Amino acid sequence: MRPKVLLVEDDANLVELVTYNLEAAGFDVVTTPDGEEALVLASEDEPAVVILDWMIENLSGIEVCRRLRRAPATANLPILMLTARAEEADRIRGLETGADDYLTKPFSPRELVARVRAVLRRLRPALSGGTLDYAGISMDTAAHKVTRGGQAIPLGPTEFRLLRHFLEHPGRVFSREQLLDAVWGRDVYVEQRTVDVHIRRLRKAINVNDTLPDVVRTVRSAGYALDGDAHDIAA
Amino acid sequence: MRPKVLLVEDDANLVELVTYNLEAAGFDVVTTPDGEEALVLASEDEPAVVILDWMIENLSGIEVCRRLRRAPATANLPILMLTARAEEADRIRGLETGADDYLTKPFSPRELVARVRAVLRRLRPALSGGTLDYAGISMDTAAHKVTRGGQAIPLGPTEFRLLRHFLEHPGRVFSREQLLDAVWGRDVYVEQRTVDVHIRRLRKAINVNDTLPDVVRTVRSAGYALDGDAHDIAA
DNA sequence: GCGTGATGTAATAAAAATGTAATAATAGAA
DNA sequence: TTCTATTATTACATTTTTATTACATCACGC
Repeated sequence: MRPKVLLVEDDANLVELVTYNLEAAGFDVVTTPDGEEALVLASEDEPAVVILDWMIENLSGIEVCRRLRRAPATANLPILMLTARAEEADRIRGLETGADDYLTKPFSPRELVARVRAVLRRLRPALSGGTLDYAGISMDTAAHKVTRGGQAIPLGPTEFRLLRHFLEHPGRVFSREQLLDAVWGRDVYVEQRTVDVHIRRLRKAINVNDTLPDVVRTVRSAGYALDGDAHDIAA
Repeated sequence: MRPKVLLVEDDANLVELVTYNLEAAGFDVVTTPDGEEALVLASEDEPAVVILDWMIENLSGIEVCRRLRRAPATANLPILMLTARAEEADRIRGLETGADDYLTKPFSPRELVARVRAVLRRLRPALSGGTLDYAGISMDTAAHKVTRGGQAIPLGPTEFRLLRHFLEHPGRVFSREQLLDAVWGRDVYVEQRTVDVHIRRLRKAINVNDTLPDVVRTVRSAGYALDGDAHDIAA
């Protein structure tokens, strides 16, 4: 799911330029030149971040900023102000009103993208790192949560570590010995067959009691691998 | 409790100017001109934010930034870069390395203060006296009051700090050790199991004697997290 | 000093996870 | 096909981890 950016800007050229760059950087972009409409879009469209021009129609950017902050639904929405006004007093006023960052025109699109990313990295760690994704499986390592196709998957500690290791090296095959080293630890003595049992437990959980296609591939006499198309591929 | 700022800067005049302004704005300031020492101070002194000059002794600011991000203890510390290099490529490099904001010299002290406040407001709302909201729970950090679904929740001091820490990082899992560091303090020696007891007290209070859904998620062999859907999603 | 509430520890109960072994199933080779 | 090596699956005893309670101590306001 690409993070969504709400761009509030009335200069059509700028909208095009910024939209192009943001989309190239992996964002979905929604735009409006109108302050009132921006408030509606902000609460209904649930963007991950708002880029707000100071001079826009109907309501000034700073007023939009203030109202976004005041409404509970959008009080925590990251806001990046955009403006031609370079005076220090304005910058400070913008920041103190509740903007998270402040860019003055002319600005480079690449810097804008970098700043949007910096803001998001702070606020929505899930959107830029901290999660491992592969074959419809998503693992949030900070929250210790796993989903497959959006559905929450409960995992025991060992299964969690096992899956994390696979997700860190998707597609690669690991022998039981390698898995014991990586997941259990180098100096732990357990039977190699124990790996089979935990693979079974992981499969059961992540395939939701075998109702979904298996994503763990057994490689006979070699080991196991995580594989999006586990059983379409003949080895 | 005044939030602490770590200022890493080797220009003595600038140090004086910035320190004066930050202290006037209600911050405690710790300074060093040395990159290596900055790393030590960052992990031991627990500043709320780091202001980092690009050109400093021993290690470049950007290298310090990178190392801070890499170390788990400081990975989430807000960083504001400070530099004479105004080139776009540098700004982007700074932001992509993990800086949260970027100011070019010459800058106005007032803008610096405003940016520090903006960063803190986002990352540590509790430090700038706001309210924290998550999953129906609302904490007024200034008034030391907590409500859940509008109902007042009485909390002891430790439970309050514990909940505040969770609210500052909703959803994230913390080990008992991390909680002891963050909530009790780094130099306090108490048993890890003591955390369990306070979690129990927090649960009892915030779930109103177990009449409301639990919002504290136990993550076996990992720790605890605050979680709006605590028991639909285990991991 | 006295009462009140908060705090940390220890003991015990409860729950969950783990490793092993036994047995069934399967793939691949001869 | 038949045999054999390898993996799958299940059940279960044990261990590990967490929950809960009780209690002694401490700090603070009155």
